[in-house]
Amino acid sequence: MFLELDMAGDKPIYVQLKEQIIEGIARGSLRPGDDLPSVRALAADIGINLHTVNKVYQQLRQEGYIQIHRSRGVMIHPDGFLKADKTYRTNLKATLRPLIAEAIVHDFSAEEFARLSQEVYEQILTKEGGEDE
Amino acid sequence: MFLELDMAGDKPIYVQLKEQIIEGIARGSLRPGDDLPSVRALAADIGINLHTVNKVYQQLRQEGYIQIHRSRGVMIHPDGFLKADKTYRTNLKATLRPLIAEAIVHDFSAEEFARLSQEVYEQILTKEGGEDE
Amino acid sequence: MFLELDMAGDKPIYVQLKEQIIEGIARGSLRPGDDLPSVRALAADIGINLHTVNKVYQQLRQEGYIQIHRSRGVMIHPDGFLKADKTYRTNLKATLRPLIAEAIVHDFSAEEFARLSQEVYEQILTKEGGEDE
Amino acid sequence: MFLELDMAGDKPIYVQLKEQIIEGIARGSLRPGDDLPSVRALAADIGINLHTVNKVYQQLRQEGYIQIHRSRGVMIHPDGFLKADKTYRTNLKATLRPLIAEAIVHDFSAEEFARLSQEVYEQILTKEGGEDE
DNA sequence: GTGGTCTAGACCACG
DNA sequence: GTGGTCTAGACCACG
Repeated sequence: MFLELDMAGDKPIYVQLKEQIIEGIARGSLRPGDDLPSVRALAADIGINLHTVNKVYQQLRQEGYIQIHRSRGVMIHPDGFLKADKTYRTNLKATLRPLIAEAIVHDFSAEEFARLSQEVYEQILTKEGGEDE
Repeated sequence: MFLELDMAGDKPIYVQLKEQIIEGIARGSLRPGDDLPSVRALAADIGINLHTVNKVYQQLRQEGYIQIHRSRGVMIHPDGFLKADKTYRTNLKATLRPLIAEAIVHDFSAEEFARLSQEVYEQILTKEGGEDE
Repeated sequence: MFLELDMAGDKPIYVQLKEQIIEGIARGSLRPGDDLPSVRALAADIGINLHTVNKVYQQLRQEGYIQIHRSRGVMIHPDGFLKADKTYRTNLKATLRPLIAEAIVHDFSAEEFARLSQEVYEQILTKEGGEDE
Repeated sequence: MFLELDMAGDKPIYVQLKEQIIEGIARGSLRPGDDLPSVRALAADIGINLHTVNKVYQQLRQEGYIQIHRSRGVMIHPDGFLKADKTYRTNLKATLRPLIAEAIVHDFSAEEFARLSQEVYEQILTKEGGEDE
């Protein structure tokens, strides 16, 4: 897989793992219907705790990203895009709010914020590495 | 003050407090040079511990939002806007990355993301209430 | 460990502890990748409060001396030497300035100052005891 | 006078004042036998508390930098250089020790440390401004 | 009166 | 078991 976990950073491992799977879906590396490794296999592969992988899979299932079948294993949800309903939009706005307040104090206009977001969109879709760019 | 903390939620109190002070600066309720309450006064006012407030003040100082005078109290940094340097932009992009990956999977275009950000900008600047709106 | 704290002196405990850990790294007693005791273990070991140790660890982490893994404990930063960038040099010069002004008034030449510094270098690297020696 | 105090910084005002007077002596702006303003006059001049100035003068007197005569006021000690005795050297070494330990971890050799000290010597003696240079 | 430091003790998230 | 967060309460340095 394409996973790279930073065991030292202050972001919890399960959060990193979850984010990277979602980013994999976003950029098309993982496509609707694709198989994911079993909990056990993935945990062994990247050398982390079973509980950690399990927690991630449960959350991804609950949020509609993946399906878990008892016998046939784990796969990316075959329906493709999730729905961007009111709940999603409300949560996103609440999450953005402190970031945008910070941006304002840094004299960052809405246009600049949009431009920077656009850059991130392109980084993800063109599979560019994150962090230090 | 204009503070409203959710003691039950899973967002730490000190993070909420910090975010609300930054938003206060962003929307102009707190202006460069304004006094902030002393650590003890604010703690008593909102019914939390002195150390929690102190932690917030120390972080805000370190990030350039406020100045702390040893025996004359605390004030919003008189220089106004902080600089949006490369470090700031890099961090912001890293923070946005998982949000935007999620957005993509929700079939949210860069334009829609920009429009929603714009709404948040306006909410903050026109002093509209946050979270559940 | 090699720690000896003066609880009575006017130098704060957390400063003493921080300095001694840095000196331990400097003279090679603590090497890149070495484990440090957990916050609680060290606090119990030297008979001080957990928060005091935690403050030291947080500062050391922020300055790049150590890494803190959420549930695997603390270790000396594996990358070895820190970079002596412009910020570091500027801070060091600002710190030295009052010491050197004093030295001048004591008729201490730059050469004598260098010689005395050299002695301290050797004391640290050859593990000689500090303070009153 | 040539004093510039940073009321916001975390260095206590009395320490800043004391350091600047000593630096004034070091670079020859204040010469043996020169008069200093009275406690009252200096406090009024720079807008700080009487106690603060008084504390500084008492410490400077005790360390041999100035003389205080009840009726004839305050003056730089007429004898010129202070003696760099064993006590002075021991204290200086103890003060330098944590700075040099830090320097070692930053891969700073004794020679580089001496060179940087030399720069500070020259800055003081040629009356260059401090802090940001 | 202000922030700085320190203690003692508690519950929680992570893995 | 580890660090993260929070509380309650104390004494001190500074001005």
